[in-house]
Amino acid sequence: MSEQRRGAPRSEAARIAILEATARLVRERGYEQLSMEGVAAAAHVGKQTIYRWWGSKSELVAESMLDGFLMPGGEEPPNTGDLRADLAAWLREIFVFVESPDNELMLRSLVSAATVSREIGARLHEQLGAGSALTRRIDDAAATGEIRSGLLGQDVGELLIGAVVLRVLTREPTGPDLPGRLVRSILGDAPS
Amino acid sequence: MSEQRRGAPRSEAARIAILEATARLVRERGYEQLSMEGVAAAAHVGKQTIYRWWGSKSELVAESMLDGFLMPGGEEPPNTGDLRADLAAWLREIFVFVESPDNELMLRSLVSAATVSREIGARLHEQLGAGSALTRRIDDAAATGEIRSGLLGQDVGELLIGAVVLRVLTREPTGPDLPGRLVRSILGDAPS
Amino acid sequence: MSEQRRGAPRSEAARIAILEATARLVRERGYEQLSMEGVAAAAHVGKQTIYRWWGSKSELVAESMLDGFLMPGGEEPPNTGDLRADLAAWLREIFVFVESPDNELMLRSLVSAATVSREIGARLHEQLGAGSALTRRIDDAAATGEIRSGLLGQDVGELLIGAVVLRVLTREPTGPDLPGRLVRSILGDAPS
Amino acid sequence: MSEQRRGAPRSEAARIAILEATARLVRERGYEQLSMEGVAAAAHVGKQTIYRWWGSKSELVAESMLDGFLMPGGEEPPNTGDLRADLAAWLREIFVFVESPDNELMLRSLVSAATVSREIGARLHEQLGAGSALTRRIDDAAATGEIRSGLLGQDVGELLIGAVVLRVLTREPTGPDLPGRLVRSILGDAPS
DNA sequence: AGGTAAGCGAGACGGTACGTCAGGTCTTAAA
DNA sequence: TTTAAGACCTGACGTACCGTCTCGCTTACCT
Repeated sequence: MSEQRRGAPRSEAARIAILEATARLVRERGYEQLSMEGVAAAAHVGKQTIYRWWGSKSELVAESMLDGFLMPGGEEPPNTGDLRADLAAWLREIFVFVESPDNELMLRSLVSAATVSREIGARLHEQLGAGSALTRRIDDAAATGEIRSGLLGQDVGELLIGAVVLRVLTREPTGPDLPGRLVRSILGDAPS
Repeated sequence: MSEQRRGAPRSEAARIAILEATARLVRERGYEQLSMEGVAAAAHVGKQTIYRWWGSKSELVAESMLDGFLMPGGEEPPNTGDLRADLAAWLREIFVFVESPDNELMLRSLVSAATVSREIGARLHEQLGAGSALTRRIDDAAATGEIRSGLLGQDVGELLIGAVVLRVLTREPTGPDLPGRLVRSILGDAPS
Repeated sequence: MSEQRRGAPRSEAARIAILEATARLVRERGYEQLSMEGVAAAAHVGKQTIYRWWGSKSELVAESMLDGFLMPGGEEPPNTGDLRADLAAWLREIFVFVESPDNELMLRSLVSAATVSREIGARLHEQLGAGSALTRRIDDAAATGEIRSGLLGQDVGELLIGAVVLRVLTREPTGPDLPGRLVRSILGDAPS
Repeated sequence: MSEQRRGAPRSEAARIAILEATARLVRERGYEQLSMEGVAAAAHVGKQTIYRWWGSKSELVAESMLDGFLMPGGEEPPNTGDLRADLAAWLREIFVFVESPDNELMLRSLVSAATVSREIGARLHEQLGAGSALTRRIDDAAATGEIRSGLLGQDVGELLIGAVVLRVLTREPTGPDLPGRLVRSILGDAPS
């Protein structure tokens, strides 16, 4: 027989209030400045209610991220048939997002959180897009011969996303032609 | 005319003790768990002596890193004449270093510190090798036609180092052929 | 016309389990360290079941005491015909009880509880014996001329019990002749 | 040589602010409702500054009491030459003080504190007057034959103070003739 | 027999306070 | 004037209980 649960069930309202407050505070103040007390106060919740369900700040941030409270879903690259152009456009969009002062703090917070929690690391990876769509798009192009064979979508994705993460960390401005250069650095020029 | 200083000069012994203690504690406990009180105690130094010369934890860690207390100098890639092999060997060495449990904590600490301090970000970048040797090595190869023209050493370096940083964050195991795959993903196979 | 009750009646088993757990925990840990959660857990009872019937810790302790779970009934003084000897013997017995390390904590707990709850104060008074037997015994002796007239049993009882309570608070050791001295301080020596 | 002290010395201002805040809060809210956080806030002091010098609430209250922040010094009984009248007057004054609603809470707090801390118990004893003046006054009277010999000032003092403490606990009103009755219960009527 | 109240064990909830750790500033005496 | 020591105020930590509030169940009276 199933373990009989007793007592009041978990409050969904509290759960959501906590995750939302977490997301808001990470965006506003950053991961390091996020305090459990601050979250509890902002969510009008007792501290114990947080600690009952999440063991640490990093777990909390991880779930807030997973549930989409913290980051918009990983954007898929467009598909116009021209992979080089599509990847460059996608990268450009990401760099714009990354370099916006509104998102700077949040992104560095996520990286910081990833250094603390293995789970966040994995999540960050997926969320940034290496997960599926990007990988598939590249593998398809390799299959149709649009790009040279032997390229794995996963490897290419990792190189590109790595470059993005590196920019988040070094805070160096990117310049408008970087996306194109990076893509061409890997895929070469389009065959004429 | 010279600015005449009076009183006791800055104690070099204290300065070094502080930087060494910082490096040791970052390695042992990680950036987040590093406390200024802990550094002061470990270095047998008053807290004020730290705050007099460094304004924050991140400044302290940055200087500790810069002075070579925290990280071994960025390894230069070997030069056997075969760029692809050299880069792969260099990457392999880095991945071994990165995946060693002894260095894991320290590396994540550095990334974490970089999210806090712009200065550390820049330094981390240089230290990882994008600085000079790697870039030059690739540019030379492009000039001699060993690899296709149009590749900038800086871009290639950024892609490779980005992949390394990403692995530090995601903590996924690399596998022995990853370095080769990454290098070939960018440079393609050697011309026959 | 009788107030007809519906629903399940109060559980006697729960009531007794709660009072016994309360008594045990007061003895073991003292009034201050007694927690409602502790009582609920020890009695295998929901917290609400306690709060349904008792409004506060002090009420709970008061009833536990009244029902004899907490204190042995107030001892009556013996009656050998010699009031002075009887009172001294009775006091001696009480001092032994009071100074026993087993009872120390519980007695101080009762005093502490009395400071919180008027009801416990009254109960403690009765329980210590001022209630009836002691008073009557002294009044009888005054009536028969064994002791000087004008003495009220109640006043004498209060003086003696006050001395006991004072010892509970000050924790000073009593010495074997204190009971006799206190009794003689009030009643004087027996007429020859 | 003497252990050389270094670092800033203890702040007298903080010490006094803490003891005064403690005294005020005990008077206003009672011992049970006194919180260390409340004291820290009222004294504009960090909690650690309290915990650095006092280990617990009871220690803090004890010192506040000892330093006279909490209770007025034990009143000495008057000396008109008539011991019975003097003691009765002194008791009457004490009962007035004890039964004043302004002091009720504070006195029960002291008793409560005494149940927690042996030190406070001893202090309460002295402070209530058993210490010296009362004892001496009675002993003198016994020496001059004003009262029957064989009476120890200490015993008589304990009986009287015990009666006072008992009243504090039971909260029963005293009535105007109680002081006289208690004194006569011990000392008998004055010889004509 | 079915409906309707309670009572029950369990436990989640919003809170308050705990006692500790660390942050960054200030104050000493010694060097 | 710098140093080691360390007291100070502040703020956050993670825990223990408070008293209230659901839950799903059981018990017993009342149609």
